[in-house]
Formats: sequence, C-alpha cells, structure tokens
Amino acid sequence: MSANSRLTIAAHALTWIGLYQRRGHEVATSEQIATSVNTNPVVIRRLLAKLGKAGLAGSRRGAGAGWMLARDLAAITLLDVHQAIEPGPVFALHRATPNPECVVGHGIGPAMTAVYDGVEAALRRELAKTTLEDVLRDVLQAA
Amino acid sequence: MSANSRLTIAAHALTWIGLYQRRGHEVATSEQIATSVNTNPVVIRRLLAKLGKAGLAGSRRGAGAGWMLARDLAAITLLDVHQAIEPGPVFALHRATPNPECVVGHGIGPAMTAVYDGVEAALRRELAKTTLEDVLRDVLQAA
DNA sequence: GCAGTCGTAACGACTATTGTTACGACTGAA
DNA sequence: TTCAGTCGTAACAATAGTCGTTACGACTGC
Repeated sequence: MSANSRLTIAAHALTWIGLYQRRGHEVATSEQIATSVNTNPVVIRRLLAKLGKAGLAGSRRGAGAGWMLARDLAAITLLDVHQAIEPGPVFALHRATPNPECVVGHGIGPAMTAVYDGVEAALRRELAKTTLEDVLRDVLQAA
Repeated sequence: MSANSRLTIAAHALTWIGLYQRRGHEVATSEQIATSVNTNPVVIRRLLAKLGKAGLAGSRRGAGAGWMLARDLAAITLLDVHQAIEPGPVFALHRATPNPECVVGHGIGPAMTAVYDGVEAALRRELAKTTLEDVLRDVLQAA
C-alpha cells in the first residue's frame, strides 16, 4: 500500500500547536489545525488522541476547548512522534508460511527478521536526531 | 499499509536459486521456487522479471527453461535487491497539499522531506551491510 | 442551560498488494 | 517439425490499509 502520511500530519499538527502557543494562545482547536493541514478535523483529533496517550499533547474539553503541547517542541523528537502513532513494520515477512520442509523456507524467516530489526533500529536512530524545534526552525527559515 | 513482503520473497527466491545451483543444477523453475515460498509461480516470475532487469538474475526460455543467478550470492546485497524491486517511500507527505498561506503549511513539506531522505539513506546503508551469502549462511546455520 | 469542542464509532472511496487464471512466445528434444 | 515445458505478461478478484466524512454523545466555561 501506499506509505502512510501519519508521521507527516502528526509533526505538522504538533509544530502548528507549538507555534500557535508561542504566539500567545493557550489552546488550538482541531479545526484550526485541520485548516493548515488541509484535511478533516476528525483526522486531526484521531491522531492527537494517540499523541495524547503517548504524553506528547494534552486536550482541554468543554467550551474554549482545544489542544496544547505536553512538552516543549525541543523536547519532542520525531522518534517520539513515530512511536506514538504505532507504526507498522517497514518490511513484512511472507504472507503465507513458507514451506518448512525446505531448508530455505525454514530458515529464511529468522534470517530476514534479524535484518529487518537492524533496519528499524537504524530508522529509529535517524528519527531521534530531529526534534520538532528543528522542524519549526526549518519551516520558519523556508518562509 | 500493510508493509510489503516483496523484499522477503525476492531474497528467498534468489537464495533458493543460489543454493540449488550450488547443488549442481543449472536452472530453477518458478514452480520449484514457488513451492518453497508457498505462493503462486506467477508471483515469483513477476518478481524475478524485475530482478532480471536489474541484472541480478537471468532466465532461459523454452524447454528446460528456468532461472539462474547473474552474480554470486556474495556479490548481491539486500540493497541491490531492494532497489531492484522499486520500493515506494517509507513515509509519505500530505495526501492533499497543505494550506500554503500558513507558515507551517508552506514550509513543512521540504522540512519533512529532508528528514525522510535521511531515513531512507540510513535504511539503504543498513540493507547494504547484508549479502545474500550472509542470508544463506544464517539459513543453513538455523537448520 | 447552552454553545463549542473533544472522543470515537461507523461507513465509504480509493489504492496497493497478492493470488489466480489465461494465453501467447520461445526452445530443447523426440 | 511437432510438442511439451516454461517464461512473460495482462487481466481480474480478494483483501486490507488509509483517509475523509458524517454522526453523536460527553464535557465544561460562560
């Protein structure tokens, strides 16, 4: 399937909230964020719900409700965001179990799993290098 | 998405061909490989066609037809295989263009693209570390 | 109260992956 | 020269994941 855009949307949303708060507002609504992201507010709420459970964002309910960051942008890495949205595996093993009576069919699963674990570890190391503060800086410099 | 299993299947197929050739056979048929992978021969042929175009495998047609490796297992890395099967991106940007009148909406694309390029480079470096010879060694040791 | 927003379920459109059938193209061997 | 075995590829179906949308109850400041 197509790669998913959740990390992009989540980083966008959190960065937007961070900037909005720095400009003096207390909370941001899912509708405001959705306008910047150009999507439906429910998509934003769904994502922020996960980020909330992971302790990256918080919400206030009732009138004057909205979202706020739970930590400063500089204290949130893209790895934090990535883990929060429960990523699926980058590579999958066989859909149907390969023939266990064949030497290759029997041993290929563990062999590839070891490689894939290494790949995902490298991916996490790479995402951990960038904080949302870095992202915001790039965003503002581009303007 | 579901992650895709093409790299797994391709590595399995090439490793199988390599082992089969070492045991004295000239070519392997897609049906034999499919039996080990536990899938349909067409799936194997589709994949091997791409690996062939990338110069990793070759086929002989007609009677007594089948597939052979174009290089030794030790000379094929998982990165070679990965590139051969034309991988999609690991992460996607927004499906709909974000609001360009918003600072964040305008700058987030390039910012995330830079990060994602770094991630994919790390992924490629990691895959380049393992050759199919390594995979075969692991497979045989597991038996 | 009530208006505004969250939280979440339910559903549909769209797309990618994988399996399957089908069939023409090719070639070694009888 | 024919034929059997295999490749190469198109076409289609089943399945699953993503994303957008509607709907509605829950919560709370005014």
